[in-house]
Amino acid sequence: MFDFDLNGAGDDSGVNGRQAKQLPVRKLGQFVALPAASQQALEQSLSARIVTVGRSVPIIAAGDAVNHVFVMLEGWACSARPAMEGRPLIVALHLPGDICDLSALVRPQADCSVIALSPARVALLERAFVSTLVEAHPVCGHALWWEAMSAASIRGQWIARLSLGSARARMTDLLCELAARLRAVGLADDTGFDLPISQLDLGRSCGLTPEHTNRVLRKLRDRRIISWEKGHLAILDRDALRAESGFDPGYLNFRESRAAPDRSSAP
Amino acid sequence: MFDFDLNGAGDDSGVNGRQAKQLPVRKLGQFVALPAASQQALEQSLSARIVTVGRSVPIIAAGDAVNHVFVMLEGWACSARPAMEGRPLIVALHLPGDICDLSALVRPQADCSVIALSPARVALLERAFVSTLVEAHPVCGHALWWEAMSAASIRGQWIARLSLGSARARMTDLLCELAARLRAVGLADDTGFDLPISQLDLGRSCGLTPEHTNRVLRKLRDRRIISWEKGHLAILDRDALRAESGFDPGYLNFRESRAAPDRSSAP
DNA sequence: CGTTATGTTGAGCTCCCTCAAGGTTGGTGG
DNA sequence: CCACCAACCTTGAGGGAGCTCAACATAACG
Repeated sequence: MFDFDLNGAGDDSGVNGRQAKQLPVRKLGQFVALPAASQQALEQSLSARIVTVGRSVPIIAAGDAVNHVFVMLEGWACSARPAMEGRPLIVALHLPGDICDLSALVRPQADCSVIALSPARVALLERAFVSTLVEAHPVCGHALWWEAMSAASIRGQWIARLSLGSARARMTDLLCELAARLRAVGLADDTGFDLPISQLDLGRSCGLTPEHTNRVLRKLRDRRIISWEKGHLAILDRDALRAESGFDPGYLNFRESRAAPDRSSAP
Repeated sequence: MFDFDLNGAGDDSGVNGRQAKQLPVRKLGQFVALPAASQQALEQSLSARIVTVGRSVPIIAAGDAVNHVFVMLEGWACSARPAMEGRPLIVALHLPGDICDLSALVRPQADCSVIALSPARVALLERAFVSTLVEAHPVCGHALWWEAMSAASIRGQWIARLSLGSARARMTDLLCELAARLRAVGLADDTGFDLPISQLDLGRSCGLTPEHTNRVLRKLRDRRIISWEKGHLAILDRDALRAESGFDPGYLNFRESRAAPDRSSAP
């Protein structure tokens, strides 16, 4: 059925098998307070089926029949829409702890391809399984709404990012978003984070050509704002990075970034 | 509380007051089969509070506390994100029948402003009211998931639209999307639809400056692909319009653009 | 150790933005 | 009813950011 390796149920292989399964729990815990029992149920349900995929492997192809959602445990993936010309367009990045495509819960076929951008481990959650979980733990259903709305909010920011601004602003804004999202699951700190995808895919995520992506990044490195070696992005000047983009983490709606409500006014 | 006119409960004023309330019902019916009883309950709940707003009036400001969702009955609105420089960026267009921002169901404060782009009539649905409705009619809860996933899918297309393509492709793709969405609620046919917003806002919705928007639209008119007068957009050459953009309505997931209906269960 | 994908750098060009200046429309108040 | 104003629409000229094409360097990978 799958063109990638399928490990047995309850697989705890890979680096930190146990820990990886706590990432989604930790992330949903950013939205709603999850009782220990619900956390445990959630974590257990992630063990049912776990798959390992290599880089560039399509996890779902657009149009495929799907009856499960994917939860990222390790590695990065993207949602991509087929384009008229050239490679598919990236419309979302999925980081460890993210649920890939909640639409699979209601929609019989995928509207996006999901492709691994690095080697990845992914948990499969059957639709019926989710229903059972939510029935037993209604707070999980609430958490899933949060997850869905958070993803929608992120897509909103992607639209805003692409609508306006220079290539430099787009790139720095995206890097700030990634740092904030990874921080929420404990995979980033002020000094940086692991960035296991290619420059090419990072550029595609903010609508830039590979060549220009390179130029933009090189300038950021020359100015000692970031460095990027061996799959690790170091943030050398966090303030400068934010200043370039005007990044405001409010839209991510994590607890730590929901401090004071701002009262910005409309036109 | 509101800086716009608030009509009494059960208001049936405006043009076709009754018919307008059927638009959301008709739209949700595109996703799941709604029993007559659920349809009626839904339509009734839309009558609780109805407000009328003028063009450019902010319905919600980003950061506002919200405990209700808005349902468009007449007129158009947009979700906008504050930008560093210049006017806010449009991240979504809300057409009659749409639910403005489902995130209000879980999130205590709005992450986007919602602004009327034309005179509009909007129904307010209290969060508690929605809970009651969903409890009594679980299929409505399912329909809301569909609505949320449809909105997310549309945002995906917006990202793809902005990522690639010429200004002409962006504009024609957006026009195709609007036609398809309006058609789903019976407000468009092959000949065109009412387009009550300004050229400026239409351009902002696909990341173009007002001047260039004008040039793109003029070219489309010169080539007899569209005409746009008095708030009505006429589609003169539907095939050409689609060919420019490579539009594929699949992502909208309406029944008519889908192969087989499904009977999936909601979380 | 070849092969392929990715990273890097350069030159030229194009599409779209910027700035600028009318023209048109709709609404408001005298 | 008309003058006035504020949006919006329209059109032009010029410049620059980023795309395209092309070549090579480097790293990943069997």
